[in-house]
Amino acid sequence: MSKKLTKRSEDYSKWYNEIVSMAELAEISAVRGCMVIKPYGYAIWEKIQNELDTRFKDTGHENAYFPLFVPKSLFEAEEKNAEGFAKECAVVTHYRLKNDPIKRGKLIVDEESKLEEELIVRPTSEAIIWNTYKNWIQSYRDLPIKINQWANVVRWEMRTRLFLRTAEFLWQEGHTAHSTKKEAVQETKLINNLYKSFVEDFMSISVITGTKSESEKFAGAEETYCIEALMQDGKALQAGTSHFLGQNFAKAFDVKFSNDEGNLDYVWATSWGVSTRLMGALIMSHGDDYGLVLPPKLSPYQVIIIPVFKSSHELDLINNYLNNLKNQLKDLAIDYKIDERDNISPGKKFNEYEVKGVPIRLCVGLRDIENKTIELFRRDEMKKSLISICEASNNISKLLLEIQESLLKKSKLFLKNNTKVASNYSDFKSMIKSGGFILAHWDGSEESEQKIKKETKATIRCIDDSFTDEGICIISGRKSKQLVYFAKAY
RNA sequence: CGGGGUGUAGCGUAGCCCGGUUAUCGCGCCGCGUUUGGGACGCGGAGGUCGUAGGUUCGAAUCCUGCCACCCCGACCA
Repeated sequence: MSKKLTKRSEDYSKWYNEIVSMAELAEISAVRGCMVIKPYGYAIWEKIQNELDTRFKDTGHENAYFPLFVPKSLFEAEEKNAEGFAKECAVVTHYRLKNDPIKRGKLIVDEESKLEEELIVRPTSEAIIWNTYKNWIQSYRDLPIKINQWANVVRWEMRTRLFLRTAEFLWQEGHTAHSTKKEAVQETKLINNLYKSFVEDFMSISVITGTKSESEKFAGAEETYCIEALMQDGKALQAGTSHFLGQNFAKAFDVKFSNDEGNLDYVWATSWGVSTRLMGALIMSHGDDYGLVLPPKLSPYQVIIIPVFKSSHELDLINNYLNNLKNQLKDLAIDYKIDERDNISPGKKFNEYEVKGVPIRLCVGLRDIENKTIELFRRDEMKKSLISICEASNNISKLLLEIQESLLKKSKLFLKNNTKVASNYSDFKSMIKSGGFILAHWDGSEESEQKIKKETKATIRCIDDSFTDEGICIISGRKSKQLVYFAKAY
């Protein structure tokens, strides 16, 4: 017997790991805290990349690439300006190996190759980029600079989880420079909205948006905007952040420009990013007891066709029967794949593509040729139907749109049903046990925030400024300006 | 980084406590045949530094020590 997937309700993290492995998204590598992204998982990531890339370019951004290594001194410049960056990172201290003179076949670090200044493998690229921007910017005419980088970064995380927190991960990081505060703030918000609409339209994941509290925001930022999604186990996942950096980095790296009045001023900055963590959000938002469920827009192929045949002659008949449909799908820009393997039973194939989350499965045999039909299976609802071959392409095209929307609708409903308002602390404590977002009044102090975190493990996920009603802080009893979102988070 | 657990073929595992011929079983893989509309079956076959480095011993997958990695809980998390 092959492996069966653990049910979500039985062991959520086991279920998650099994999907990653059985849907062939990724695997643990032997390298500490790192993962190998397999072709199927990477194909999904590429869809995410391509769509984001298009959206960045449509909003006036360009791609560029900066070094992997950052001299330690550049971090020191940053540290003077804003303390509190996590110090866990990979540090390069030597540049050469040599053969072990004692043990044959072994290599040791050549102590003579010690670097005068250590190089840090970038945990994020603000430092190296601002050090570069310094040389690019003299006048307001050089601004704005709106650059995005697709890259890998490394953070020496103490505890790793596939896709959600790996030592090395892939992401995009945008770094922009502006001549006015207003423009930079606008950019920060624009990107956060871009993330929201991307995640909702493309990934069918509903999110809440807002700003981070002082303790949760990026150490170098004046304001951090974010999108937060809710996973099926009731925990929140930060899916993307967009930071307004003020003039902090410009001051740290001495990036000044002359404005249109001829005065020198520091540049205003933003940075923003989403990562392979979105893959984790995808799995935990839509996955079910049968495996991954992919929204059609980011499925490597939208349709999997499984021919049922006893001989190569029968396969030829089936392929012939499918010719029209294949052309129609091509014309509609619907990606399909036909699984013609003859050493694997159809049942096994059904199962395989269910685990992989392919939105629509078609099954064709001689029976269908006779009746001019085709069997259509819809992954998100696990429902089969028999349709006429003539109407198949039309139906499929409509159904793909419907699945995309239906998944978002489901996600929105889940978010709504799992967002509650707590009017006092004892309600809050009992609500937080079952997970989800909790809206509660908070006095704005770090002290209250820390107390709630310590006692309930819930953190402020984001502050949505559209909530304007005043109230009483659930923990301190002091005045509160508005409700904020709390949740336990990944 | 603290507490707990694990590491045996591509995957999942038995054996370890109590050391002793050729390391167990299932899945997968290869070959042949029969199959194919929901995870096929028969027969034959290949595949192993027992995580790693030391130590104890006549003898180590098994006992001891260090290291590495993974999983769970906690702390941390730009």
